[in-house]
Parts: sequence; C-alpha cells; structure tokens
Amino acid sequence: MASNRADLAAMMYPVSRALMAAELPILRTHEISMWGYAVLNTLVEQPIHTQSALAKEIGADKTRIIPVLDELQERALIERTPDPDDRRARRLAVTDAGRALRDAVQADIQRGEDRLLARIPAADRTAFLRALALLAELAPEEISYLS
Amino acid sequence: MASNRADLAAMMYPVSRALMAAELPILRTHEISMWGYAVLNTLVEQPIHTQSALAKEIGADKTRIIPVLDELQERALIERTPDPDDRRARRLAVTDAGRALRDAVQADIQRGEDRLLARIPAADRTAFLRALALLAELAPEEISYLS
DNA sequence: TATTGTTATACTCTATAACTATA
DNA sequence: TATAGTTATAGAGTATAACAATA
Repeated sequence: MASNRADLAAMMYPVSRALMAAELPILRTHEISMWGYAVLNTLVEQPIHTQSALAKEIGADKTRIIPVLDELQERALIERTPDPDDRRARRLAVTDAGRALRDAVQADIQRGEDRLLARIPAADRTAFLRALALLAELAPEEISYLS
Repeated sequence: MASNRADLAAMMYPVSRALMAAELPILRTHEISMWGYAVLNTLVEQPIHTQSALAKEIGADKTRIIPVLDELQERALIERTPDPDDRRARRLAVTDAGRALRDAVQADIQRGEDRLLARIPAADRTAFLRALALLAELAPEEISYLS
C-alpha cells in the first residue's frame, strides 16, 4: 500500500501545529483562548451535564478547564447551573452571546482555512476532508498499532 | 466551500496526537525516542552540515536536540564529524546501523498506519495522502490566515 | 466507597540567556 | 559583530494529589 510515503504523524503533526498557530491571531482579535473556543464549540453542539464530561470531550484534564470555564462564565458566554438532580454537578450551556462569538470566530478561521484548502486540487479536496473527518471521529483508543 | 465542517485544526490536532501516542510503544521496543527517530529520518534523506540546520528541519530548538544527538552518537547511529571548512560546525550523517534502525522502526509504524488507513475508502485514500503530503511540504509560514 | 468540582503541587516539555570557540 | 555548539536556567503547559461536598 505505502508507496514510499512519510509517516502519517510526521506529516500531520507539524501541519496541525501550524494550523493552530495560524488561529492564534484570530482568537486574540476576539479575545478568547484556544481552550475557550474549544469549549464554546463543544457546547454549541449540545449542553453538557458535567465539567468532567466536557473535559473528556475536548481531550483536556478536568482541572485544566476550570479557569477557562470561570472566565467564560464571567463574560456571560456560558452558563453554569447547579444540577437539581445531582447537587455535585454543574450543567453547562452556551449563551446567545457565546454562540455569536463562536460563530464569528469560526467564520474568520474557516475563511483562512478555505484559502489554504484552495491549494489542494479540487479533485482531491473533498476526499481529503471526508477522510480527515472520518479519522477525527475515531476514538483515540481506536488509533493504535498494537494487536 | 465549507459545507458545515469542523475546523481543520480541531480535526487534525487530536488525530496527530493519537498517531504519535500510537508510535510510542513501537519506539520503546526499538529503544529510541521520538526526537531520535525524527533525527534519523531526516539524516537518511541527506547529511546535514550544522546542528542548527537539523534542528530547524525537524522543528526543534537547537538546544533541545543536543542530548538526542549525544545519545545517537554514543550508540553509533549517527556520526558527528568536525567540519574542516568551519571548525565551529559539526557535520551530521547517519551510520549504516542508524539507517537499519530507522528502516525497522518505520516498517513497524507504517504497518500500523496502513491498518488505520484501510478504514478510509480506497477511493478517498490516495487523494487524502496526496493532499496531506502537499500540506506537509508547505513551509509553516505559508500556513497563515492573515493578509 | 465513588464521583464532582476545586486548589495546590509536581512534573514535563520547551524556550531564553549566557558562555566558549570560531568566523 | 555574528554564528555554532553547549550549558544552565526560567517559563509555559500539563498532569497528579489531596480536599470538601455529595451520591
């Protein structure tokens, strides 16, 4: 199968680092951090019932997102409401302002990404995005070379 | 263009993290670090005339690869020879043993990767690899959303 | 006994500063 | 004055341990 290609990780990791770096100026313009944006992006899909679940969803440690959630809440971009069914937990939901901010950020980011994707021949571009989406939907545990 | 897709970085970064994590057990088996493997991979392509150039090539700081080079040299996987034309510099080249090790490691890694790639429909797979290789060959500076 | 959220702490990785020797 | 290689140090980012409240 492999016709003398470079390792996948060796190709993908530097590219994804560069993609993240390219997002930073945009995020700064909107005064939000990478983790903050990741949280908004996740909560836009659906509210989440515990902070632990959110942390797991975005691949972060539960202790690491606490300052992020604190700031998002202060800025009224998310709501943390005590769960009446489990008084330990705090339900998380994005506010209208949070949704608007994430939409604005994403529009800027994807505008830049589209210019980059334009370098890929149209015939390959959709297949690339389809394959990438497929890989991204795999659970991390499914990406293993053992067994 | 974008038909409601996730951000590129949001898709690629977790995947590349998982790919790197999947390599670790293989690297451990061959008793080499990720950076050590990256160095061998680069030197297999061509010898390099300064450590700074090597560091830049693999996206590392020049101070960070020194212990890596020390160990590779101790294990006779690379050679560091003083450059007669510039006595500050040390030319870097992979040895036969180094080349053999990198070939063995790469075979193991790509065997695992091929199993992963098999999940992608064949019609998309080659286009995916072609597009990924194209992005990987861009200089990091070319991946920018400004201008 | 286990889990949620939290704080404080330790650890890892990475970049910066400062040095010697050459150019 | 600038660069190659090196060392030691500082910083950012991340994970671990321990705690109170609740299940």
